[in-house]
Amino acid sequence: MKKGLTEICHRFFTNLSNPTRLATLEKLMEKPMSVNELAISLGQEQSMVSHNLQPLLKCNFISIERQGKKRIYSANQETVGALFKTLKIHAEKYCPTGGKCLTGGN
Amino acid sequence: MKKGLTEICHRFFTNLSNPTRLATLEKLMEKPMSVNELAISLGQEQSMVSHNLQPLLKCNFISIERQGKKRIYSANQETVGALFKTLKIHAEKYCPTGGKCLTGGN
DNA sequence: GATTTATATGAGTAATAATTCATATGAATT
DNA sequence: AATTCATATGAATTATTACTCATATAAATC
Repeated sequence: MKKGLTEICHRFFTNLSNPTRLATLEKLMEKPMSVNELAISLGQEQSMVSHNLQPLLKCNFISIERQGKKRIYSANQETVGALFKTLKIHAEKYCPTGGKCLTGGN
Repeated sequence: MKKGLTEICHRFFTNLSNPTRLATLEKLMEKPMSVNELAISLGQEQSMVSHNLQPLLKCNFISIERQGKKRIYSANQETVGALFKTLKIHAEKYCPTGGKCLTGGN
């Protein structure tokens, strides 16, 4: 496959193509949280949340700060905010059903 | 899994998490093209390109216009442009290696 | 320094998505 | 209406990614 933008894009967007990671980003956009807080608030296993935090971290969609035993993750407001905003505008403008075209099997 | 933004996001970003589709969008950002033109310029099979065009079309990342036998696809400049711009800024700002952190296995 | 709490990691399995090949559809031309 | 050109579709295979469970690491507290 091609080099260039495409290749860079690929990991970038692949990172976002997962419900757990997206829900994680959504939560972290509200406020920074520890892994356990995330796990509880997402209703997911700790290990799964942790697994999914790693690629987000590697791509700098999120950052980490240690507080004692806990590790507090924060969203990169700039990037994640911009992406969510683009998505929102797109959904409103190009999805007559208000996003249903993006979710269902139609 | 959660409803809401997360669910809408999922198809949106999953659509972008594929090298062929990304390369397709990159090409179509330059200029509208037929399926065959795309296939040639991407060095991919016609059927593969066609398969990958469908989800992009469904999510309105691209649009289609018939010209005789040909079907000319165009990128949604607004959305795709915004996404690529966000990616570019992110890569420059948060990837010290200029995007390598997004591409390699490090 | 042993224990507890918080998080990360590895390896195996399950689920999902991508690709390929063969073929169908459908418009234009003869 | 038969043929050609352009594209789409279906089904099977392959590849990729997600998830789970068990366990490792690591900091703080006792």
